[in-house]
Amino acid sequence: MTDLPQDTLPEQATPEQPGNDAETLARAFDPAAIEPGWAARWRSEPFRADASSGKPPFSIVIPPPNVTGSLHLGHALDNTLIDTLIRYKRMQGFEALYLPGTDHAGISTQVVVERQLKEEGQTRFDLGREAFLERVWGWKAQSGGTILNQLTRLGVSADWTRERFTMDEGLSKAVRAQFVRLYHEGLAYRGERIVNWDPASQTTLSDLEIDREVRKGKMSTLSYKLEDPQTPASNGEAGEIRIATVRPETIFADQAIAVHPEDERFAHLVGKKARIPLTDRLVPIIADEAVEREFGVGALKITPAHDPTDFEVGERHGLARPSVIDLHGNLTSDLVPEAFRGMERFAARKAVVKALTESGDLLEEKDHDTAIGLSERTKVPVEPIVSTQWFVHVKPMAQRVLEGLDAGEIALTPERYGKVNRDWLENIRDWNISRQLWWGHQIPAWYDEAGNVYVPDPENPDLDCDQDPRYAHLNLRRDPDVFDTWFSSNLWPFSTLGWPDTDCEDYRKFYPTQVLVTGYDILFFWVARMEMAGYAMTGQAPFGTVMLHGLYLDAKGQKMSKSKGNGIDPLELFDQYGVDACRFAFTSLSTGGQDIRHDPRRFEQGRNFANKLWNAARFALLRLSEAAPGLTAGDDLTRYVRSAVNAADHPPLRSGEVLAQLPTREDLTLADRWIISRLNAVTAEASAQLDAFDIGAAIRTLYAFTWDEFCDWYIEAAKPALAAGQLGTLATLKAVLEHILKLLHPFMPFITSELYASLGHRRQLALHAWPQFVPALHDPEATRAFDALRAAVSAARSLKNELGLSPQDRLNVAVEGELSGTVTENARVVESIARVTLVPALAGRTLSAVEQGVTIRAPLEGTVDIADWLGKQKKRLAELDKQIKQAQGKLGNAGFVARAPAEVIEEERRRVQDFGAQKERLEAVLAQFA
RNA sequence: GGGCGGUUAGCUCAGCGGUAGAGCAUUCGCUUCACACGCGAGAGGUCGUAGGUUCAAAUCCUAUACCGCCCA
Repeated sequence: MTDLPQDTLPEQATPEQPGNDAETLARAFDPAAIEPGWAARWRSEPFRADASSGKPPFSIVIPPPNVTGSLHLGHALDNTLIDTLIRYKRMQGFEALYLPGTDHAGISTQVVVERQLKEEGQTRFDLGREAFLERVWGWKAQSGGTILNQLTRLGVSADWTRERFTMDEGLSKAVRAQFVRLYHEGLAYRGERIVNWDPASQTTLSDLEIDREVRKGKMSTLSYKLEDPQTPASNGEAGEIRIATVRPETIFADQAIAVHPEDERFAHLVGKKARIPLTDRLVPIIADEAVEREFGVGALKITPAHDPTDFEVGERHGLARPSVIDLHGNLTSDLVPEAFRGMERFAARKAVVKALTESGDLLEEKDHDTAIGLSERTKVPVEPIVSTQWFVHVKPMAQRVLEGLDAGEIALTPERYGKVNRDWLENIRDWNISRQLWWGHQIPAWYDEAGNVYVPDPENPDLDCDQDPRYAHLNLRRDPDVFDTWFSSNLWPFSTLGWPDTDCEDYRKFYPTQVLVTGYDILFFWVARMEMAGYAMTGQAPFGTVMLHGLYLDAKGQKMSKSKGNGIDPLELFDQYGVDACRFAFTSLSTGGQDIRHDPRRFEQGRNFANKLWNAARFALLRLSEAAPGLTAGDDLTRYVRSAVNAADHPPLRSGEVLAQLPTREDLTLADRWIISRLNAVTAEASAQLDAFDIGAAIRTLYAFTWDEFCDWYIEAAKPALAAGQLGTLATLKAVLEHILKLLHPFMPFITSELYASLGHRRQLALHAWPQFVPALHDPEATRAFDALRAAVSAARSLKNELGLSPQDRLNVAVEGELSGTVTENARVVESIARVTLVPALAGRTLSAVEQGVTIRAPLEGTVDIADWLGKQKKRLAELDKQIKQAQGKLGNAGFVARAPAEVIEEERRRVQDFGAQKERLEAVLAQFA
């Protein structure tokens, strides 16, 4: 309570939004009535982070979504979690920066625009590079704002003045700086390698852009005739060697047949030659350890240009690597018999198999599951081809990250992903960064007529080589390719903050960022690459903590995808339940990086919760406006309660007439003291959970407190006190509600902001301070006493139910037990909530409900089924007996008494006592009926 | 083949060493002056299986079954 708002308010505060003062607060919460106003405000008056402030920084960059995409549930989840952390930290007094932006998403954006062109009967080549790029920029201008507008609806407290796009001038400079540096350090190089080629989008892809899929295929056994027909048999007849392959159409590019060096079957064949079926070409038989002896028939054909493993074998044995498949996936080359030339690869496979069957060289064809690589974007089988491309030698960069991880410079949560992160970095392979696309950052490399490479100097990275006076005499041509998109998004945490200018304010204040929040599915794609770039470019980890959340799955637990058509549109959920309800669902479903299965019931829960909160506030406002008209708006009441709970702190009050007397602790009811103590504990609990990034646990804590304790018990208990005009209770009600609004604000910003404004605060809630835990407010005595009241009320209600009475019927009850004094002292509360009348004693037989500390007795009347009731009580007695025996058993165990902690032993003793007392009382009750 | 996650009430999930929990569904009763998007009272689980560690295991360890994901 010492942390109540310190900002001064104007004499006549005005609510932020129209129509929601105490008199007109709607009966049911209508999200659509308040969300647009706040969303628009948070967009037009963004949460600008001040790079020059003295506050400690707390910065998060969002995973930049595809600029031309639209919001899906993964984004909504991710940004809700980010915004929750950011709002929390901002309230805690950090200089919080939520940096939004988008990614140019090279291949997928280009594919979209090319598809549009196709509908017009054109290709990008018809337009030419420049016109095509104009077209893409046009598309970006048209649809690029969509996803950020959708994020605005989510209510994120982003700093829109710092919105970035990976192809902004500054970020493009960063990409260029990165490349030039890596090139001059020898880490970026151009080389001929086997790469993944997507025949559909006509570009190379990195290993990560390939989805593996097991498909049913055939494994063929082929007979290759040996040069010398007299050669003794190996794995077939004399004069042949049999090989197994799943790609018979590539035999024309064969450069060797490989066997395992220790496989005796083939020992006499190594060094001999065999003829490729359907051709006259001979290839050598070689021995290589890479051959698996048990696979197929023990011998393999080696086709270096069309298989990554074969490529490596070829390198070891100095084999040539002719290609027989062109960039469109068609068979080509003089090596291919004319009959097959120009055929599409899969059609060619059928044709070749047919020809091999006819020639008798196909000995067997059997079913075989083959793992094939599909282009992530186009879903077309990737063709491994040999090509000259730009690569980054990432091993040393990965090594630097591993050292950082060892030193604990980056914490992953959940921790288990640390190992996954490591394993990937340890086994990393060179990264192909060039893409044969037009949309993206064009590679700043030039070639002269002799094929020599020119890259700008590190001192002058922005000077194009063809503008460099030193090279004026050369006819330089720029590399037409662009970089892989991840070669720019790997810089995101610092390119967005001004890097390579390391002296600028933003970079100095907000880099490195504190936390990165993203789904675990892009741990390799993005997180690991940012780690590498962070260390390589800035010398430090780009973020201190990586918080990974699970994937948002459909109701059946399957990944959502466009092709499956099982996607759920978050905007529809926003419309249906309200954004706060959705944010409630996202956060409460998020635990420990676990995948989230869509469940509409969780959104209903959120909607109901928002309505509950709305109505609790409505109740408070009604009482405030009745009891203290004109005071609703001010902070006087909150000051009042602050002084009420902290006698040392008595600030002068302004509204002297209403609050003529300063309150003291004595002015608070038991319920007031109890809820303040509980609120205090919950504040500490939720804060600790947020600090541990356990956002799901935090919202669940706050939900339970708000509904089960504040609404179900405190508000009910406060009613009689309010009716009696107790200002201490009125003040407590307002103060506790305000604190709840603060605690819930990071999770549900719309409704909390609205209600806070309705309570008379002019400055928006997001800018107020987060509540503090105050040890002095811990009040275990109040907790124990109020628990007795709750037990009494529950017992009385239970009895009324047993007696078949309707809630509004009054019932005379008597109270007994150790805590009966507490109950009678607070008779007004119990009588009001349970709708009973407490009487000193009851004559005759009674029905009784026994709870911890109290027994409630009621006269035996009405339509109660005694036998049924007695049965239940006996069951209860048996249960108590069991509990007592269990506890006694523990206490009788020497091991337990010797080794268990003192508190645990004490707890068991207390249980024996409590249950024993209950048992005695229950037995006394039952004795009436003996 | 290697790694990871899951298996808890009918459903969806929390809990992860000291008395089994939530939301929804379900039974009974309520237009109780904030809320039927609600209130009250109930019913419902040998925490996948088998071993082990411990005074104490849903929780830790080992094995195993099934479901799912990632990597090769």
